[in-house]
Parts: sequence; structure tokens; C-alpha cells
Amino acid sequence: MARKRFDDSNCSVARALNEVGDWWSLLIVLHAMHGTRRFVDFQHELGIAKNILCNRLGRLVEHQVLHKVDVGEHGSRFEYRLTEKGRDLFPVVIALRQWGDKWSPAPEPSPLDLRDRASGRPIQPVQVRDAEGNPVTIRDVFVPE
Amino acid sequence: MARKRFDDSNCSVARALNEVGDWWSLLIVLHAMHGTRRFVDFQHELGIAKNILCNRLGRLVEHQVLHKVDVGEHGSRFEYRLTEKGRDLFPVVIALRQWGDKWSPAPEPSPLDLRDRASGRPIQPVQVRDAEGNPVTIRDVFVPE
DNA sequence: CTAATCTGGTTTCGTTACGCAACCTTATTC
DNA sequence: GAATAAGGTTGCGTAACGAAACCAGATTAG
Repeated sequence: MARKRFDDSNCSVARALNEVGDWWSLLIVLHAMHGTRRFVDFQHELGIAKNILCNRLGRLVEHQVLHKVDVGEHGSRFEYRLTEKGRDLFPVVIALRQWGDKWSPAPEPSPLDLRDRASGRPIQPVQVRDAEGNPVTIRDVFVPE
Repeated sequence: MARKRFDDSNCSVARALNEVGDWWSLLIVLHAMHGTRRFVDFQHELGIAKNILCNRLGRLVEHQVLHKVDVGEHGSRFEYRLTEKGRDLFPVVIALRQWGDKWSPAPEPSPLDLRDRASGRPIQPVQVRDAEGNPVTIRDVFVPE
């Protein structure tokens, strides 16, 4: 039977994964964050098959993570740009990047270090914080009933 | 041909997705964070086929996100527990949850609100911060050369 | 003006993975 | 000693993935 979908799950993580939880979608979003906008550029940068890319871009547009803009006046030239919803995946992507850097030894020792444009200093590791701003771990949280 | 893998990508996001970037793995990690440890419990909570669960647990153990503990003295009873690497996915899961809560309207209006055990107050949205602790967006960062 | 090229796809087709159900093996319980 | 439970494995049908071919409209080259 079909791959299981989670559109209607009451778990927001499942719903999120339903939209960006496959192998390619988050990578597309990542490259879009780095400035990629065009079909061919995604294709070359990611090394993805055209039909799959087409499908993924379509799904991301459908879910309003990207929107498709007709540039070039009369068709045949488009750009895929992040929506606010898409840009809002920034913490997810960064958290994932930091996790990968920390736990998966890089073949080339070049953990892409992102820096703040204003200060020029590296950004902080993404952390979950309580109301006072103190970092919390999984052991520190609970679900009230 | 086979699904593309990213084991040796020099992109840490791709490497991370290679380990936890499929439909089930992060959900398994999520449930593990909520205390699930046993095969049958994962199976029932997730509604996942046994062979797929078997495969995913195996991969997660292989990637050292979980470790398999033999409880019950002489086999036939195991627990899958998060390693430090696995627990370190906490910010990723939370960021994803918050994104899902914010952008994917829940069928049932019950966004699971996580609270800090000490203060009892809700946790903050996960944010990326610069060295001074100020929130930054995708537009505020760059990669030095 | 025509041919070549670029862009953004769709189609075809073989391979792989997913998902269900059935079966299996080793404890434990009755 | 039979029944049940835990943790898997196996088979099989279907859906998704991936490469390459094909296509159509717009642009550029000659």
C-alpha cells in the first residue's frame, strides 16, 4: 500500500514531516536559503533527477513553503522563492546542520561556519530554552494535563 | 536505481538527513524522547509495520542514535534507549514541532504545550542566535571565505 | 529566417522501498 | 503442556525513486 502519510495526524511533528520530511525537501529548502532559485540550479547543485525535483518543488509550492514566480515576462522562466513559512524553517535547518557537524564526522574538515552579518562572529548552537531563557533538555520538560 | 544516499556528502545537513531524514526515524526518536523504549510500544504508538520498524531501529542503532539494551536477563526482551547523540536531536524535534504547530493547522486544536519542569512555564520558540544572544534570521548570516 | 540552445517540464521504464500479513523462535504465563 | 507475548524474518503486491529520453516554448547564433 501507499507510503503512510500524516496529513491528519494530531502530532505536529508528524504533520511537519509530512511536508518536509523526505530526503530532498529540506535540502531544497536549504539551498533556497543559500540563494538558489532556479530549477536548473537546484538540479545541478543537488544532483537530483528532474522528475523528482519537479515533484518536490510542486509539493513545496503546494504546501506554501516555496512560491513560484514567473520571471521573464512571458513564461518559460521561473523562480522558486521561500515564503515566510519556508524561511521559518531556518531553526530546523540550523539545528540539523549543527547536529550533523557535531555527530557525523565530516569527510572534509570544513564545517560550514555561519556567522552573524553584523558582528562577524559565529552563531550560537540552537538550544531549547525555558521561559527565563535557560537551556533545557528533554529531561526538563513535561506535558501538562 | 537505489535511493540516493548522502553518507559522504560534505554538507552536514545532508549527512544528518542521511541518518534521520526519512519518514519514520524522527518520529521514532520523538517517541523515544517521550519515554517509549520497547519494540511493541513503538509499533502500537506509531502504527508502523514491524519489518519497517525493525529496519529503522536497526539503522538508528547503527548510527548510534539509539542503543539496544538487553533487559530481562536472558534475551527476548530489549529496550531501545536514546544515546547522547539521540538526545541531542531535541532542538531539531522541538523546532520541527513548533514549525508544525505554527504553520500546519492542527485538526484538533491541541498543540502539545511543553513546559519547563522547574518553572511550569511554557518553553520558548527555538531560535537561532548570534554570539550576543540576539535572534538572527537567514538574512543575517553569511559564510566567511 | 532557421537552427541550435536553454529552460522547465512530462513520459517511460526498470529498480527499490514500503506496508501488510503470515510465519518463526525464544521466553514467560497459565 | 498449551497459550501468549516479544522481537523478528519472509513473501508478495504496490507505490515511490531515479536515469534517460522526449517535448514545447523562448532565446540566441548564424
